[in-house]
Amino acid sequence: MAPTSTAFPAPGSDPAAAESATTGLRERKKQRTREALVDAAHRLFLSQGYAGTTVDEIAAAVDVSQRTFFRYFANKEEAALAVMSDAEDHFIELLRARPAGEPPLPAMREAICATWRDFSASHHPAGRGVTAALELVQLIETTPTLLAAHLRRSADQERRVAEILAAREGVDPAADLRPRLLAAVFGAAVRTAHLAWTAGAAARPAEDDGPEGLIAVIQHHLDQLGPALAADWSDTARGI
Amino acid sequence: MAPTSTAFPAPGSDPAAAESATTGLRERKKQRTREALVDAAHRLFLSQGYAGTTVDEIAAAVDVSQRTFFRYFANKEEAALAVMSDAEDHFIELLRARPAGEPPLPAMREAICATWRDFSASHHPAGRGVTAALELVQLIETTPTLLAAHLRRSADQERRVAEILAAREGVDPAADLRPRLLAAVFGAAVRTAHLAWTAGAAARPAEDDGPEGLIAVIQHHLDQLGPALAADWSDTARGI
DNA sequence: GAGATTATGTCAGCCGCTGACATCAGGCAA
DNA sequence: TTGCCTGATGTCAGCGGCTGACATAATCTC
Repeated sequence: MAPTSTAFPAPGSDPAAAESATTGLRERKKQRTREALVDAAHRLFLSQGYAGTTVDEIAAAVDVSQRTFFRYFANKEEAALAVMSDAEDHFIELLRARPAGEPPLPAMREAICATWRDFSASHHPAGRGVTAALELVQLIETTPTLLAAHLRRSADQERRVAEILAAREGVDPAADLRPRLLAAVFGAAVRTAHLAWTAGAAARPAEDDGPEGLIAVIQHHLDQLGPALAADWSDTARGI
Repeated sequence: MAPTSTAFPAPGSDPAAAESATTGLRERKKQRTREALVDAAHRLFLSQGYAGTTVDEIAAAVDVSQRTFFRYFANKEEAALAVMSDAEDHFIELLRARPAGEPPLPAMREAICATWRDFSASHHPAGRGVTAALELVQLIETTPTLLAAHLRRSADQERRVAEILAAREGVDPAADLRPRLLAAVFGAAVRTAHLAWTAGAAARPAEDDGPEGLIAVIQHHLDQLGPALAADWSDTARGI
């Protein structure tokens, strides 16, 4: 079984049609099973909790054996984090597509915002995507096992990002610390933004106003990176 | 069974004597068992790998039942990360002790360097501490499960650090993003430094020259935080 | 339609981890 | 010293995540 193809489609395209044209029945079936498993897992995790859901339950919900589940996902976490994983792949693609002259941090900033915009537009119509993302991020942050797995994935992601940055800027990734550092710092800022977003979500109205709320939070965090590193934390030094 | 007391002692003090004076036989025995388990785990993990070592083996090496192991550690990872955990607690103490007027980033810088100096001075004589630390960090970085658990612990650590920073600087931790951001960025930089250190260790002579090598790597990474965030990555802009 | 591929089901089994209960050792007071 | 009380340990049974091996059934290729 080949590894699943990456990311979600660009908005406007029809993924199902494009897929069935290029691939056979076997591949389509596999894709459907995989999506069904992710869906069932997501639903069960949210209603019963992550630890309270057994792999057997997920498999049974899709009418598939437990062994089959583990042929699609290396472990229980992978099923929960599949959507995040797609988003990360999509971010990489968008970052690679940024214009060459753009400085590194702005390039990443644009890529992350576009990632969330594309995310909420695809897969789930009518903005359901952002609500689903919120639920998922909250699930991750409140489940130690999932948080651990997610952070480990993020570390891999940062390695990929560092390589792209080094190539973009034409520096030696072995000698120059800046690519790895910026990738790590960016990852830290985005994760902190996710935390703030999920924490604030309880206070906000429950309606889904698209990805702009989350994007604003991320932008705000990136803006505060400089002030946070500054020696002077008096309010006059902060960009308020 | 009460949670184990924190951190390693200040250099110069005699922990065993101080302990036996204040606590009874029961407590001392528990402490010895715990240390023996950590030691055995460390040794077995390094020789057979983490996944290749069962909890039964560790327990058997200390002549203790598997059930007892799980009364000391919530899971297998915790035994592997116990030393790191002590170091993190010690860092928190040192950060709390930094003078009030000091800016946040320098305070953290001094605290992390002192943490490693104290670490190599205590527990393991003649610099064995740093070699042990190197082996441990390498084990963590090369073992996905351990890396995940370690990163999760780091996230907790960052929350604690953010609270201390907010209190030090007298800002509102709920409204001001800087404490959480700086804690996260600092954590990211230190982890990146650890990675670079372990990667470079293969090329360096195997002799243990104390913690100064690692400390220099960390300092260098902290120095490069500003340049990494800068828009201009030309070498003239970098602080070489 | 026959044969090669590949996904799936079944089964057995290891290992991490936990609750329940019995047992034993250290702490404490009479 | 004796004897009770608290708490650490051992034993046992059992669940759930995860894997290898093999048989079966579905798709693909010609």
